[in-house]
Amino acid sequence: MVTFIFVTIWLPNFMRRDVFQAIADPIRRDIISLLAKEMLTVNAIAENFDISRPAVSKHLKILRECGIITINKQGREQLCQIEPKNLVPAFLWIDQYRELWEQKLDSFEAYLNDLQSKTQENGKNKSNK
Amino acid sequence: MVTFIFVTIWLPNFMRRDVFQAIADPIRRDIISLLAKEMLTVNAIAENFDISRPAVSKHLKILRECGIITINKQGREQLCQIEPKNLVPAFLWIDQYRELWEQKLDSFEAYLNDLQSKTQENGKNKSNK
DNA sequence: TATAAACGTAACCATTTGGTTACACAAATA
DNA sequence: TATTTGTGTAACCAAATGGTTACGTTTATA
Repeated sequence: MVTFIFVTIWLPNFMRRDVFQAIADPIRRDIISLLAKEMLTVNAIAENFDISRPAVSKHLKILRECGIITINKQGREQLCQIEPKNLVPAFLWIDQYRELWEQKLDSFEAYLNDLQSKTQENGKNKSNK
Repeated sequence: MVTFIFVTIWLPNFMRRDVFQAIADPIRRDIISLLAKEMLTVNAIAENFDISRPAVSKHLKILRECGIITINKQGREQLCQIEPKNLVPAFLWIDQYRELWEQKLDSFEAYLNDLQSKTQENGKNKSNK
C-alpha cells in the first residue's frame, strides 16, 4: 500500500522578503544611506525620521531579515552596520537591462545626430538656393 | 491684513509610486523580463502567469504609471513595450553603493589571500621543523 | 449584423504594510 | 539599590496591496 501525505507548509512573511522589498520603502532607503556613511545605534537612526522609534525598529528588522544590515550589541545599545554586498542581487537584476537602455540611449543619440545632420543639410540647401 | 490659507493636498496613491515599488513585486519583475525580449499584448503576457488577466492588467497599470512600460493600441490589442531607461534611477541608487560593496569584497579577497599565505607559511614552518 | 475577442475597470475581499501606544527587560547610572 | 536609558515586541489600527468575479466597451470576425 502506498500512502500519500500532503503537507501544507506555512511560510512566514519574512521568508518571502527579499532585497527588492527592502529597498521599496523610502525610509528604508534612507536608513541604508545613513548607514553607508557610518555605523549607528537604533536611537541615532531614529533621530533622523519623524516616525516613532518602534517604527524604525520594524524597518531595521526587515533590513536585518534581508541581510542588508547586521546588528551588534554594545552594552545596551544596538550598533547597526550596513552589509552592502547583499544589495548586489538587486544590482545584478537591474544591471541585466543596462544593455537595453544603453542601446536605446545610443539610438536616441543616433537619432539626434541624424536630425542634426539633416537640419544642416536643409540649411545647405537653403543657402544654395 | 494678511490672510493665510492652508490647503491640504490629497496625493493619490499612484503619485507616490516609483520604480522601486514597481520592481518590488516578483510578477512585475517577470513582466519586465518578458518585455525585455519582445513587445507583447496584454493577453500574451497574462498567458505566462497563473493569476487572472485583470490581475495582470493591474500590474501593467502600475508599470505604466511608473513609466517602465508604454502601451500602444493596435486594433483591439494593447501592445506593451518596455521603456528601459526608466529603470535607470533605481540602477543609479543601488550603484552609489557599489564602491562600498566592492571595497568590502576586495578586503574579503585580501583577507582570503592573507589567510592563504599564512597557511602556506605554516606549511613551510612545518616542513622546516 | 450577431458574436467573439481583447481588453479596462468596478466592486469586493483577505492579507500585508506601516504606523501607533503601552509595556517589558537588560544595562548603565545616580 | 532605585532610576534612567536603549531597545524589542505585543496589540491594535488604517490604508495599501494583490487577488478575484462581473461587467462594459471597442474592434474583429462569422
